[in-house]
Amino acid sequence: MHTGGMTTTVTRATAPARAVAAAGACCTPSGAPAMDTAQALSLSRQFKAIADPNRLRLVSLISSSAGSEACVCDLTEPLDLGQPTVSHHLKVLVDAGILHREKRGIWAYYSLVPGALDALAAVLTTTTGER
Amino acid sequence: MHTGGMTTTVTRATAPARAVAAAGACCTPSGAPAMDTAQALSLSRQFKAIADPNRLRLVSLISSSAGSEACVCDLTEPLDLGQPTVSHHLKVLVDAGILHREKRGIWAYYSLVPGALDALAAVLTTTTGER
DNA sequence: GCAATAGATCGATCATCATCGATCTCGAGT
DNA sequence: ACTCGAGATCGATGATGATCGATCTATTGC
Repeated sequence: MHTGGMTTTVTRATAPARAVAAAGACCTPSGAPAMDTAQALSLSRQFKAIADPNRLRLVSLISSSAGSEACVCDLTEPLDLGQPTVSHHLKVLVDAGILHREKRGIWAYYSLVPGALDALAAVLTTTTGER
Repeated sequence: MHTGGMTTTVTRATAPARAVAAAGACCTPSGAPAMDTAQALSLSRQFKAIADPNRLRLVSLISSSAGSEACVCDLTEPLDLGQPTVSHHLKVLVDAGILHREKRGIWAYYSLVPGALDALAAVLTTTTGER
């Protein structure tokens, strides 16, 4: 709360330069519902998953691999990270629903979950375009 | 390096189930350049900016405001955060090039930078779609 | 000039995270 | 059964980040 709550006698309705209704604050009080807390938290989890340079490169490496899949041994060297670290990053991406893990024999193959990144991209474009 | 380096006598070329060339590792050695470190770091900075539930709500609140802009006093209450915290989050979004700050009189108005989120979204869809 | 207010900045604190070495598990070949 | 290698899991640690209270700055009105 800025002051002690809008005390009917709007003290700062004189300056705003823009047309402000008597009961309003400096601009718009609260129009559309926008985004609720739960939705924001869920989305932030997915964005956090890709908001890491090494994980971005992991996703890029996997998507540019033959068949859009790659095993851990191919991802450790180009990232210049230890095997446990790469394994950790991959787990984060799998937990976020961005990558899919499939173990074939000794090797673990990772691939992109088909619509995952597109869904995230849609959130951004929707936020921008829609009013 | 998985073993002691590919010692010409490929020790694990017997199992992979998939056709593996003699000189190759378990799957594909290194095909496309994918994404370099600098690019990944730059993108991760922008993704980090929106990878926070409160900042996601801030962007959503601003884009759903009249004229797609809002001042700090309108953003503090719906987020249930202190004024310094909201100011900090807004600064993070401005530094990431996602929001634009304009001070008019006493109030500071924040608005979306036109193509910022679309550019981020394009990265995701490009990564997914392209091979 | 002075008081009041919007908002930014400053430190401090607590939580989350990225990375690593060591260890554990599981499948394959001998 | 034994061995070996791929990769996951387990603490530990150092770094980054979110939040807040207190303070500072700048602008408006008196």
